Amino acid sequence: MNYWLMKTEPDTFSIDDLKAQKTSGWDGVRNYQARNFMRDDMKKGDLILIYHSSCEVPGVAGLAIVNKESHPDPSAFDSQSNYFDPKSNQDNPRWFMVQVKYKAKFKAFVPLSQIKKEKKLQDMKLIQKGNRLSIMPLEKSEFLHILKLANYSLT
DNA sequence: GCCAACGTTGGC
DNA sequence: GCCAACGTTGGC
Repeated sequence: MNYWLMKTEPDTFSIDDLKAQKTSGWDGVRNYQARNFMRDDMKKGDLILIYHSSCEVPGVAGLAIVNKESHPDPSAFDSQSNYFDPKSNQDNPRWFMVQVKYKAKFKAFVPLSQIKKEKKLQDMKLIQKGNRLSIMPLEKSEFLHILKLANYSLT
Protein backbone atom coordinates (compact mmCIF):
# COMPACT_ATOMS: atom_id res chain seq x y z
CA MET A 1 0.00 0.00 0.00
CA ASN A 2 1.34 3.39 -0.99
CA TYR A 3 0.28 6.89 -0.04
CA TRP A 4 0.00 9.87 -2.35
CA LEU A 5 -0.80 13.53 -2.53
CA MET A 6 -2.52 14.94 -5.60
CA LYS A 7 -2.92 18.63 -6.26
CA THR A 8 -5.93 20.18 -7.87
CA GLU A 9 -7.10 23.72 -8.36
CA PRO A 10 -10.44 23.94 -6.58
CA ASP A 11 -11.72 26.53 -9.05
CA THR A 12 -11.41 23.80 -11.68
CA PHE A 13 -12.00 20.61 -9.71
CA SER A 14 -12.41 20.57 -5.94
CA ILE A 15 -13.00 17.93 -3.29
CA ASP A 16 -16.68 18.90 -3.49
CA ASP A 17 -16.70 18.13 -7.20
CA LEU A 18 -15.13 14.75 -6.50
CA LYS A 19 -17.68 14.11 -3.77
CA ALA A 20 -20.50 14.90 -6.18
CA GLN A 21 -19.05 12.70 -8.94
CA LYS A 22 -17.88 9.96 -6.58
CA THR A 23 -15.18 8.89 -9.05
CA SER A 24 -13.07 10.81 -11.53
CA GLY A 25 -10.35 10.12 -14.07
CA TRP A 26 -7.37 12.24 -13.06
CA ASP A 27 -6.90 13.67 -16.53
CA GLY A 28 -4.85 16.59 -17.75
CA VAL A 29 -1.56 15.75 -16.04
CA ARG A 30 1.16 16.81 -18.49
CA ASN A 31 4.30 16.32 -16.48
CA TYR A 32 6.40 13.20 -17.01
CA GLN A 33 7.33 12.57 -13.41
CA ALA A 34 3.71 12.84 -12.28
CA ARG A 35 2.62 10.70 -15.20
CA ASN A 36 5.12 8.01 -14.27
CA PHE A 37 3.75 7.82 -10.75
CA MET A 38 0.26 7.23 -12.15
CA ARG A 39 1.39 4.88 -14.90
CA ASP A 40 3.82 2.76 -12.90
CA ASP A 41 3.32 3.12 -9.19
CA MET A 42 -0.24 3.93 -8.17
CA LYS A 43 -2.10 0.75 -7.28
CA LYS A 44 -5.76 0.08 -6.64
CA GLY A 45 -6.48 0.76 -2.99
CA ASP A 46 -3.67 3.27 -2.48
CA LEU A 47 -4.83 6.24 -0.44
CA ILE A 48 -4.59 9.81 -1.70
CA LEU A 49 -4.66 13.16 0.01
CA ILE A 50 -6.46 15.70 -2.15
CA TYR A 51 -4.67 19.06 -2.03
CA HIS A 52 -6.13 22.39 -3.12
CA SER A 53 -3.56 24.59 -4.84
CA SER A 54 -3.52 28.04 -6.44
CA CYS A 55 -6.35 29.28 -4.27
CA GLU A 56 -7.01 31.58 -1.35
CA VAL A 57 -6.04 29.02 1.29
CA PRO A 58 -4.01 26.16 -0.11
CA GLY A 59 -4.00 22.89 1.82
CA VAL A 60 -5.23 19.33 2.18
CA ALA A 61 -8.98 19.10 1.72
CA GLY A 62 -9.84 15.42 1.75
CA LEU A 63 -9.16 11.80 1.06
CA ALA A 64 -9.54 9.61 -2.02
CA ILE A 65 -8.52 6.12 -3.10
CA VAL A 66 -7.16 4.69 -6.34
CA ASN A 67 -10.17 3.03 -7.96
CA LYS A 68 -8.74 2.06 -11.34
CA GLU A 69 -5.10 1.74 -12.25
CA SER A 70 -3.26 3.30 -15.16
CA HIS A 71 -4.97 3.77 -18.51
CA PRO A 72 -4.47 6.28 -21.35
CA ASP A 73 -5.73 9.80 -20.70
CA PRO A 74 -8.45 10.34 -23.33
CA SER A 75 -8.27 14.13 -23.05
CA ALA A 76 -4.93 13.99 -24.87
CA PHE A 77 -6.73 12.66 -27.96
CA ASP A 78 -9.50 15.27 -27.91
CA SER A 79 -8.73 18.26 -30.09
CA GLN A 80 -11.44 20.21 -28.27
CA SER A 81 -9.84 19.66 -24.90
CA ASN A 82 -7.52 22.08 -23.14
CA TYR A 83 -5.33 19.06 -22.52
CA PHE A 84 -5.11 18.00 -26.17
CA ASP A 85 -1.66 16.78 -27.17
CA PRO A 86 -1.21 16.10 -30.90
CA LYS A 87 1.86 14.03 -30.08
CA SER A 88 -0.25 11.49 -28.23
CA ASN A 89 -2.32 8.98 -30.16
CA GLN A 90 -4.38 5.88 -29.52
CA ASP A 91 -1.68 3.52 -30.77
CA ASN A 92 1.04 5.10 -28.74
CA PRO A 93 -0.46 7.09 -25.88
CA ARG A 94 1.85 9.56 -24.20
CA TRP A 95 -0.28 10.42 -21.18
CA PHE A 96 -1.82 8.15 -18.60
CA MET A 97 -4.15 8.61 -15.68
CA VAL A 98 -5.70 6.73 -12.82
CA GLN A 99 -9.28 6.89 -11.68
CA VAL A 100 -9.79 8.05 -8.12
CA LYS A 101 -12.74 7.53 -5.83
CA TYR A 102 -14.00 9.91 -3.19
CA LYS A 103 -13.51 8.86 0.42
CA ALA A 104 -13.92 11.95 2.57
CA LYS A 105 -13.90 15.70 2.81
CA PHE A 106 -12.05 16.64 5.98
CA LYS A 107 -14.05 18.60 8.53
CA ALA A 108 -10.73 20.08 9.60
CA PHE A 109 -9.05 21.42 6.44
CA VAL A 110 -5.26 21.25 6.85
CA PRO A 111 -3.74 24.45 5.48
CA LEU A 112 -0.29 24.56 3.94
CA SER A 113 0.72 27.09 6.60
CA GLN A 114 0.04 24.48 9.28
CA ILE A 115 1.92 21.76 7.41
CA LYS A 116 4.95 24.04 7.25
CA LYS A 117 4.90 24.44 11.02
CA GLU A 118 4.71 20.73 11.85
CA LYS A 119 8.04 19.29 12.88
CA LYS A 120 6.99 15.82 11.73
CA LEU A 121 6.21 17.07 8.24
CA GLN A 122 9.37 18.97 7.44
CA ASP A 123 10.57 16.28 5.02
CA MET A 124 7.42 16.30 2.90
CA LYS A 125 8.14 16.85 -0.78
CA LEU A 126 5.25 19.29 -0.80
CA ILE A 127 7.22 21.90 1.12
CA GLN A 128 10.65 21.35 -0.39
CA LYS A 129 11.93 24.41 -2.15
CA GLY A 130 11.10 24.58 -5.83
CA ASN A 131 8.99 21.45 -5.88
CA ARG A 132 6.12 21.75 -8.33
CA LEU A 133 5.06 18.16 -8.70
CA SER A 134 1.30 17.76 -8.86
CA ILE A 135 1.44 14.12 -7.76
CA MET A 136 3.86 12.92 -5.14
CA PRO A 137 4.38 9.94 -2.84
CA LEU A 138 4.03 10.36 0.91
CA GLU A 139 5.64 8.51 3.75
CA LYS A 140 3.07 6.56 5.72
CA SER A 141 3.99 8.57 8.82
CA GLU A 142 3.38 11.84 6.94
CA PHE A 143 0.06 10.58 5.63
CA LEU A 144 -1.08 9.48 9.08
CA HIS A 145 0.05 12.71 10.69
CA ILE A 146 -1.99 14.76 8.28
CA LEU A 147 -5.04 12.59 8.94
CA LYS A 148 -4.53 13.37 12.59
CA LEU A 149 -4.36 17.09 11.91
CA ALA A 150 -7.53 16.71 9.85
CA ASN A 151 -9.16 15.01 12.83
CA TYR A 152 -10.02 12.08 10.58
CA SER A 153 -9.63 8.41 11.36
CA LEU A 154 -9.56 5.56 8.90
CA THR A 155 -11.85 2.52 9.28
C1' DG B 1 -0.07 40.58 -10.35
C1' DC B 2 4.62 39.28 -9.11
C1' DC B 3 8.24 36.31 -9.50
C1' DA B 4 11.29 32.26 -8.22
C1' DA B 5 11.97 27.89 -9.64
C1' DC B 6 11.54 24.51 -12.63
C1' DG B 7 10.39 21.81 -17.13
C1' DT B 8 10.29 21.79 -22.12
C1' DT B 9 11.56 23.10 -26.70
C1' DG B 10 14.40 23.66 -30.48
C1' DG B 11 18.47 25.67 -32.88
C1' DC B 12 23.07 24.74 -33.25
C1' DG C 1 24.48 17.26 -25.97
C1' DC C 2 24.32 22.18 -24.75
C1' DC C 3 21.79 25.97 -23.38
C1' DA C 4 18.92 30.18 -24.21
C1' DA C 5 14.33 31.23 -24.56
C1' DC C 6 10.03 30.39 -23.28
C1' DG C 7 6.02 28.49 -20.67
C1' DT C 8 4.06 26.84 -16.33
C1' DT C 9 3.38 26.29 -11.43
C1' DG C 10 1.87 28.01 -7.34
C1' DG C 11 2.65 30.66 -3.04
C1' DC C 12 2.37 35.16 -1.62
